[in-house]
Amino acid sequence: MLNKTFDPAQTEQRLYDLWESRKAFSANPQSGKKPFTIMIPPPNVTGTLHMGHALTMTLQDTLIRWKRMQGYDTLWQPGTDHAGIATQMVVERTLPEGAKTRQAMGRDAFVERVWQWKEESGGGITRQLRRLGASLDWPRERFTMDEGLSRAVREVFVSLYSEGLIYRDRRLVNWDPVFRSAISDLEVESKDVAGSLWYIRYPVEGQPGTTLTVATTRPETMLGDTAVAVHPEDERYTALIGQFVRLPLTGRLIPIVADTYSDPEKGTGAVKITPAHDFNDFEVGRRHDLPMLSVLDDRAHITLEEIEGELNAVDGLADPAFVRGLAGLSREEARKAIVSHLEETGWLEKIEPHRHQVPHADRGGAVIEPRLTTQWYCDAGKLAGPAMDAVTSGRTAFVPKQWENTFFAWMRDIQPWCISRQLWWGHRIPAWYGPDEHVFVARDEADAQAQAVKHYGTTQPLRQDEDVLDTWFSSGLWPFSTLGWPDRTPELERYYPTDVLVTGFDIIFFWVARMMMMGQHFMGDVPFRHVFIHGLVRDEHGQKMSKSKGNGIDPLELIEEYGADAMRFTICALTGIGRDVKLGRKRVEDYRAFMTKLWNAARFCEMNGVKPQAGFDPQTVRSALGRWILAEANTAIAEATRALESYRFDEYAQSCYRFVWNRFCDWFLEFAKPVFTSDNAAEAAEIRAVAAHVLGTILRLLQPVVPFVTDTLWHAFDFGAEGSLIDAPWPQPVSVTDSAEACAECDQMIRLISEIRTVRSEMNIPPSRLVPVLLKDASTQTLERVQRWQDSLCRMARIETIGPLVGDVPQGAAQAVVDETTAILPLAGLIDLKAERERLEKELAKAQNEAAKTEKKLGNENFVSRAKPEVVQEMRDRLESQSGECLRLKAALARIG
RNA sequence: GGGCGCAUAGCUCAGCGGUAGAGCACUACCUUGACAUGGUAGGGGUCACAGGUUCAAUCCCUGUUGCGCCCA
Repeated sequence: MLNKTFDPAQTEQRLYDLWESRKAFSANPQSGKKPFTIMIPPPNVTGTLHMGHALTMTLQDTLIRWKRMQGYDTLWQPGTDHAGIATQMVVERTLPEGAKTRQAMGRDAFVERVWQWKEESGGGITRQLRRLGASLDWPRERFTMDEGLSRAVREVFVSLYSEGLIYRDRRLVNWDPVFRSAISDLEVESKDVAGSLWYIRYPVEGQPGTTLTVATTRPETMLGDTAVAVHPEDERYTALIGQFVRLPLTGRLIPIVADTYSDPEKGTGAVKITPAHDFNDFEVGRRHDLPMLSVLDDRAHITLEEIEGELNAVDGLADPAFVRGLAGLSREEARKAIVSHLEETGWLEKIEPHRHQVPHADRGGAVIEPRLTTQWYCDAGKLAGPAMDAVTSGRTAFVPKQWENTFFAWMRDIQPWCISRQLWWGHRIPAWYGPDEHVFVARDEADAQAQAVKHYGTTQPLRQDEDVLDTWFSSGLWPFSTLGWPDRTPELERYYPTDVLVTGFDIIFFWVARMMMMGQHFMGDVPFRHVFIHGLVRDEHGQKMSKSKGNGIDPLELIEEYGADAMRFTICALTGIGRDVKLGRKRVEDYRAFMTKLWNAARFCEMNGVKPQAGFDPQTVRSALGRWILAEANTAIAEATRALESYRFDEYAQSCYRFVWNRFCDWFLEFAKPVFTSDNAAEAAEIRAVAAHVLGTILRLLQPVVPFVTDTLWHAFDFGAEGSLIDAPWPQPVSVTDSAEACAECDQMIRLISEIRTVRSEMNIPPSRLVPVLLKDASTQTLERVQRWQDSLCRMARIETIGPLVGDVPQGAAQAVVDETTAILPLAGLIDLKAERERLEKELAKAQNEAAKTEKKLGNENFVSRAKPEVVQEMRDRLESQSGECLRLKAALARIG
């Protein structure tokens, strides 16, 4: 006997352990089945499960469980990535108070420490994914720093280097002065900040008294100015082009150049150029062959190293002592000092408040400093072509298609990808330098040595590059490195290309694009055929969930409170195409009611002796009720399958919900009640068998999204052993004899009951009051049906007796029109005739209004001649039934008088 | 500034060239043989606005307004 309610807490852990121990999630390369593969977007090894994970993993699990039931050899590849910066930060924070810094520990000891941390505390998220019910193939779990994946990284690096697609270059990078590392353009977020525009006069050389005023948001960088740019067509400055100004503070002589970068509308139209500290200025510097002087060090403190030699003393303009005093000051301190000094010396013209964009690091939030450094770059432009072709040709398709534009837009002007990071945690760059800085890129040190010997003719000491690779460099290889590449493993042969990648749009550039570039280049084929892009999880008001707002919901809390199934179903139900998911506790609570409903329906079945029947053949079912619910189940199967095929998780959930609640529970089980207790043993047995069959269908339909409750019921009904539903076949429509006729019959009975219920309710007849129902003008067919269904009709519409009207219509009766017949409820004295008249008048008005619309359409010559014939016919049929209804309503009204 | 998306019931959202839908919320009634985490019935919409295409527009096209996101 099933408990009164389903208890997720008692079930989930045990069932999950059972699945896992039985290897129910395992792919089997030896099986003869067709493979179906999803690569998990590897969560950060330091991460904990948040709603975003819950969303994406629920969708992936639903797909993989569905495909598994469809008979595919499914591989859902699990794993985590090493998250260079994040992990290094986390571990640095665990270093003993005050005692040690990473630098004091030394690189080897620190990396050792990170590994130790990873073993002890890392990957907590994989335990949390189990709580969610995620059916990942755990024995195949990978980590981007595994030996195998690291080997893939080295292989790719060496290979791209030898093809000239990886190279070193000295150019501006986004520099995080707190981490003291280069970071990706994508990890930089521009923030609108209230700042100032400082107007500074630069005296024009050789024209005493003439100054050129530049406007700048960053006066401290003027130490590194190497030009002033004006627009070539800006008449105010035409005469000055080619002249020089003398830079205040340093006394350096710098040219006035003409460059369209300068915007005449902005500030004074003259802009100072600091090529080593601004991306736009860098380009101007390149165009005009300007020196590039860095004046900020790796912590964004003033350094005079590159300008020390050219400090001039110019009376009233430049004071080397002042400038030397700036050394070591932070950007902010230096700015203050410089501004106040310029003010004192009179070179500051004015200050205007000014809003502008300031780059900040996504992680950590530091103000980013563009910095001139030598880094390793990957020629993403070259790799982008084949990746774009794959999408153009449809070998990889985005769902929704919309996102392909986003992908193309970014790929078209992709920048060289800076892949080196000044961190210790990550894949160390496989490049070694000889005493003369000659670089040897190799798979390992021995190979580098061999190259060096060949190059130098003697053995020379080599030094490995200190930097590590961007984490995304290794994530980009994920779809094939996890399968064993560069070895040609059976897994690689079988599971690559994978079938679908499921992720959020925020990661298209970071990861999807990179996997596509790497996959095309190294595997010669796309990494996945579909990319399903889902929305973001937001709170119930549509606000982005964030720690600072405190509006985040912990999925583990939801699971504890409502069960994993309820949360998973809610996620599916809310995942429409191209929409964010607004999720609050209330929504989960609402859908938990559905879990309870399913449980109780099953419990009712159990109480009524419903058991799976071996050899049950749906085609032998005779009762209209049985054939109808089988036909409805067919519809639900078709809808659910179509929905999943097109990634319509909302429609999948809705189809199941509607079928279970509004068909199976509301009507089928209610109609079955009198059958179960009747003396017609044959019919009762048939309905029990049908109920069992349909319940089995329901459990299988729902398994992908709510695996725990469905398996529990599957086992309880002895459809199979505990934990076995996961491998049951996905339901197929069954053949139903004369389903149209059965559906018409049931549909009519449902409408009859609904109509009578409406009349009763509107006439305020209490449910306790059973009423006789007389059918006027009923066809033989209707009367036969009513006869057969009379137990259900009486029960469900609170009817005393039901049969044909003989003789005259009784006075003061309530009436309901259903098809050709009018149901008469003789309730003289009980009902308010005025109210009944008003009710009927309202219905008639509605019916007449509808009929008039149809009539008007049919009266339109153009419609009849130009519309599709079947539409015209449909309108004629509609008009006929509408006119009939009007007539009967009029007649009913006439009887009231 | 460029690009994209959205606008349908009080709320969250489906839908779609041919009779406007669901869930929740709301109102009334009901402890009827699984379920009050329930049942029954009901109210509630110029489908943002203005044009256009069409026999027919919530749906297609153009523009406007408002909101959101991405890029610069």
